[in-house]
Amino acid sequence: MQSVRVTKQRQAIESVLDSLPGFISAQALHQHLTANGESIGLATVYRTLQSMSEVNLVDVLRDQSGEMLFRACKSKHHHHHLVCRSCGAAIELQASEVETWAAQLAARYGYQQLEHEVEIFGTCPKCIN
Amino acid sequence: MQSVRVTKQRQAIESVLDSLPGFISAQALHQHLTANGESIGLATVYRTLQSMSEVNLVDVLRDQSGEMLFRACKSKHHHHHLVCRSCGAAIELQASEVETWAAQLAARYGYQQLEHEVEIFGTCPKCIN
DNA sequence: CTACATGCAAAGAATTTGCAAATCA
DNA sequence: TGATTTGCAAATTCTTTGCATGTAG
Repeated sequence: MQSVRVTKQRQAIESVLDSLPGFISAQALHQHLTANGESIGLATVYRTLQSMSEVNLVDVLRDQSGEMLFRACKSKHHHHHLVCRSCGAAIELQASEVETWAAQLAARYGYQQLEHEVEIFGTCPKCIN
Repeated sequence: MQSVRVTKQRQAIESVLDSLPGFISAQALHQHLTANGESIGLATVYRTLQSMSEVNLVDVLRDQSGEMLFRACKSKHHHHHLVCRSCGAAIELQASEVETWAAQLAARYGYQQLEHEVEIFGTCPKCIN
């Protein structure tokens, strides 16, 4: 039988994710944890984030360098993000227009099993100053 | 003075890219070349693709594993793609609706220096069979 | 000629994995 | 106790770089 154990490490990870407004990389999350006195291995951070993403507890996306970014998932529905390149703050976007647009293209070109990725990166008001 | 030299390797790369309908990874492109008897180093493939992308001779995107994919760029304008997950075939999409949508969000949330990434992945008609 | 390109190997960086030791339930 | 989880280090991948050598112009 498979179950998820509530370990100190996992709690620490969830705690940090919940306190953050936006996306963070596994590496940065690990640094954040160790900097605050937590004893945790980088591999554990990766493994925990992966398991959390598998059950949709976190959103995952990749920045332009290909690095994975994670964020506590607020809504269970399909959505996209407006992400600050500087601080990682993210706004969830529900965009039925985009969904419709993608679906129409699917039909027009005969593509199936569609999946789309829409992320908008920019600099948020706070980071502009 | 800086100029781009027309070397055998570069020609080989351009030739392959031009013959392909879709995206290909640097690694796969290198394999393709060596398999066809070309003598070329992987580093050269990477360097050439990078220089080509800097002047927009190729489109670049990342697949879900974070690997970079390249494709001969047909149109000089900003656009997105409908990419086949299986064969890499890509259809260029001009989507003013999406551009508008992104711009409106920029304004609404005060984000600046926006950049968006919109890629649709699916299985093309040929690969469905 | 000579500035740029290439090849190779080494370096980097992010992520994953093997395995023994630690630990939640 | 017994199945998971952790830590560490080693292994994987993709990509970049250093440097001596090759070559297009």
